[in-house]
Amino acid sequence: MEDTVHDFCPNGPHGWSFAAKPPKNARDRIMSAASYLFCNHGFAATGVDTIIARAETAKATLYHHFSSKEELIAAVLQAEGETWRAWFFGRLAEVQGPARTRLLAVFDVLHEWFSDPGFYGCPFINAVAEFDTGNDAVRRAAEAHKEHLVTWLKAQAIEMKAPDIIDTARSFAVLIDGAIVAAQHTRDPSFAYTAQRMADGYLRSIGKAG
Amino acid sequence: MEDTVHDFCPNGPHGWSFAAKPPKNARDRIMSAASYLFCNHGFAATGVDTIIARAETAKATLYHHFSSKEELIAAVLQAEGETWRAWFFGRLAEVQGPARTRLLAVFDVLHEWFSDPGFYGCPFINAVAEFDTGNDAVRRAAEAHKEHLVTWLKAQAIEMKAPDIIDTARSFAVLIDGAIVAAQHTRDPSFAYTAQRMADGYLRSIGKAG
DNA sequence: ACGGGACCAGACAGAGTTGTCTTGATTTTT
DNA sequence: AAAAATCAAGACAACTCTGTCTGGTCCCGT
Repeated sequence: MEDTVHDFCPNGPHGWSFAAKPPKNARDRIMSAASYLFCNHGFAATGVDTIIARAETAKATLYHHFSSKEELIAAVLQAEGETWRAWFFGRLAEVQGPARTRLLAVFDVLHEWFSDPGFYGCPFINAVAEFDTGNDAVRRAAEAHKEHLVTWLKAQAIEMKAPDIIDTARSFAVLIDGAIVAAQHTRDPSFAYTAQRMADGYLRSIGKAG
Repeated sequence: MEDTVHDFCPNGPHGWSFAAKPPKNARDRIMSAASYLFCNHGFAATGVDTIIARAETAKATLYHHFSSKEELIAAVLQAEGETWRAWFFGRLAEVQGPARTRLLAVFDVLHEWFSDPGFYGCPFINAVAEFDTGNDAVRRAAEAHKEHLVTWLKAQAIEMKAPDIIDTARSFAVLIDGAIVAAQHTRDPSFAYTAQRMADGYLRSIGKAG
């Protein structure tokens, strides 16, 4: 329950990286505090009072920028998703080599993510787990996020002329989700490599051995 | 948000199956109602008033059986885990053949689970996602549950003389978690078979081809 | 210098939260 | 049949929650 700040992420920007240095304007401070608290303590469990205390601002300011807590949640999820994807796909864009190499590098990047001391799992997986039935906005946000990922996976599959594009994307999606959850629960980043070995085996099995 | 009762599960007992027929004693009614509400609407989002309304009992009765909401959550998770494992391992025990066949049958059983209209994901994954930091009791319950699963996986790996027992168990754990999350998010049970194909590929790759 | 926007501090209302307690009714056990 | 456990209904206290509102401060562009 320690509220020690590890708002700095050496590996890449996801969530708490908002506040590598405390942002000056109130809106960003609120976003940063809300991201941290929502992701670490849950959405329902985090009250606006806690958020404004951490953001060192006033309640009026929060409701000046966001019409409701629900809207703040939506904004946080959106920002979190954008930041994460920019970091994730940015890392992958640096990878030299064919699509196959890039697909396997996914799990190196995941390992980097899992190794961050502030790693709390995927915000979208956690949000859907918390709201599930009901809150459609959250579910749609999660779907949109996953859609980005699947699109990228399909593009790689197409580039490497995989025999079944959709099956390849779905298989990788399962491996990625599984690695995230396993790493979150056990706090053991090496599940990224467990998934990577299976991904390698899958790619070999579809006849694209390196 | 429909509170229509599908408290009956044709496939197997997990969670709401508590109340295939409304239990007579109040304690079981409370457990059944709490299981359903916690799993479908979240733990924090479900108040005790909602629980007693669904259980058709009184608040005093709830607090007579459980000293606090937290204790009720723990009891629900424990019962949910026991019921699910009894069903899951029971199904697997029916499978004829060697360990390899049983390991692959895992995903047939998962598919059965995912196909239930009331499927809401794994209660432990959802609970850890909601509480994460903080609540150690929940985290320990999830660890214990996963430990049961891993133990079973290791036993199969040993029986089939897999070269690396731990890697086999970890790989299957990733596939199972990934399939659960993917199926929960997309409401598409067939992710069980996506995972199954990867499991089959993994088993082939370690030289235990059928 | 002055007007306006962004901001802080905190009181406040109304609803909802957990948990206690009282008062009986019903069922089970002895 | 008597005693004991279980249960229902609901009032109640103490607290927290979201969201509104007032009052005042700072800063920035013109």
